[in-house]
Amino acid sequence: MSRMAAKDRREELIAAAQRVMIRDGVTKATTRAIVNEAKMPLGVFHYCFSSREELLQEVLTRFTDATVAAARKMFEGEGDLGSRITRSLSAFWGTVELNPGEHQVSYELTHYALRQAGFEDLARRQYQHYREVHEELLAEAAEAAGIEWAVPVPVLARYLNSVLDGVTLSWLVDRDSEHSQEVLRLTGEHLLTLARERTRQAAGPSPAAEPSPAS
Amino acid sequence: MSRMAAKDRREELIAAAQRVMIRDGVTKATTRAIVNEAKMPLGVFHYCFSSREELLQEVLTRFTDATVAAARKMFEGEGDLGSRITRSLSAFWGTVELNPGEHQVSYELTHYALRQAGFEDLARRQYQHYREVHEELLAEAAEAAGIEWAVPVPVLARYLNSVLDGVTLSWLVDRDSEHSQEVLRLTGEHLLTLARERTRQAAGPSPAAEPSPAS
DNA sequence: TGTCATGTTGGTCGAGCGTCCAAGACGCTG
DNA sequence: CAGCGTCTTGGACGCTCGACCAACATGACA
Repeated sequence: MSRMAAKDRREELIAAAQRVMIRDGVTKATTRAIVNEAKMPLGVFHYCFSSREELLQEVLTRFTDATVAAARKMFEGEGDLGSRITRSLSAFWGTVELNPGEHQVSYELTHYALRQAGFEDLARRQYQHYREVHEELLAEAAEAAGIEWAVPVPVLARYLNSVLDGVTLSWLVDRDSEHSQEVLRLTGEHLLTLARERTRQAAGPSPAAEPSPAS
Repeated sequence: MSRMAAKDRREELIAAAQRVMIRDGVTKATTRAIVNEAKMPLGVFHYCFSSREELLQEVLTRFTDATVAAARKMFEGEGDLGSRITRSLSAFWGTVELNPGEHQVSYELTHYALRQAGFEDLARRQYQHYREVHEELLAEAAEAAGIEWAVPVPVLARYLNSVLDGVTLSWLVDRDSEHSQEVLRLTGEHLLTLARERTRQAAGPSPAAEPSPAS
């Protein structure tokens, strides 16, 4: 095989591993399946990676980074709060229906990480990143619309993240697009009801702790 | 080892498999690990099960049945709509914090089933059962409170199921009980806002005894 | 008591796995 | 040209896995 820098081969192996995982699942992504996908001899693997776990670690962080970047892009654009929310949820759902395998692999990697000693932090960071992005986007949307949220942003971010996760998982199982999108619409409307006029105060450190927000 | 009917041994092996899965994960539940947990010689396994997959299939349906039964029990009891919802969500959350391993295994089994040829239907049935229970409970609660839901019950059931799934998954990763319960509280309040007076039409035997149940 | 279905046991087989390595091939530099 | 770091390769090791089987033990029933 033509000579290639180890660093480049790493990238190709990572990409090949992602393809195998999406097609056949994380557990089927063996060293042999990966090098076979990349059309390389087996020996290459441990010349580029010290272990299979190192490769998986790399794949997991790539997935997280890509998801985070995609999420940020989804929220770009103008409009009032309602249309922003609707557009973002639609954009998210578009990626799910277009790339179901990637989302499925994301779940599999999470559960893999939860069981693998030394990988728990990776799973934690993954979800922390997701929630941070949601927090940013919620804060940014509130800022642009001149409102504030009736619920602490960290809670709202976790809520949003949970709904998206849950709806995606359900859809991966039964592929009921219509009902899934209805749920997202319902969630979007719910978020809108949680926007209220901004109270007079600087955007400084908010004391939080609201006793009884709704009704 | 003392003589025992094959049927009884099956049950013990299933129970042992569940214990191994909860402790070490689905992938670690090998035939050897299972018989070891059950303190039986290896040969027993294929005398009681034709294959490892047959055992897993059995475990998955047991998990689903147990979860469905537990969910039904959570919704028993009296009270107005608000307290019923709050109590049910609290009860659900109790099971999550008390038996995190079982919920984790449930996810792992779902993803396993999604990848295993011939198991897709099992995963589909699993989620369909969950949603059916949620539908029943929502309908029953509406009936008892004399209200109707502003959103079609199948959509609401999927929404509820998704939130519970998502919150549980997030919690399994970062164990943030406080925020998770806040999300459930928020969801409960959301559900309450979706209850409205029943419109005059054949909704069954009792025609709206209580006009305005929740606050 | 002898028969036979039923249950028990330890060992074994072939496949697949992650990992490792010796031997060679390449291509830049002096 | 020789030297040397970098890359390539096929094969091999040790292990675990699901599955299988021949031989034996048990106990109900005739």
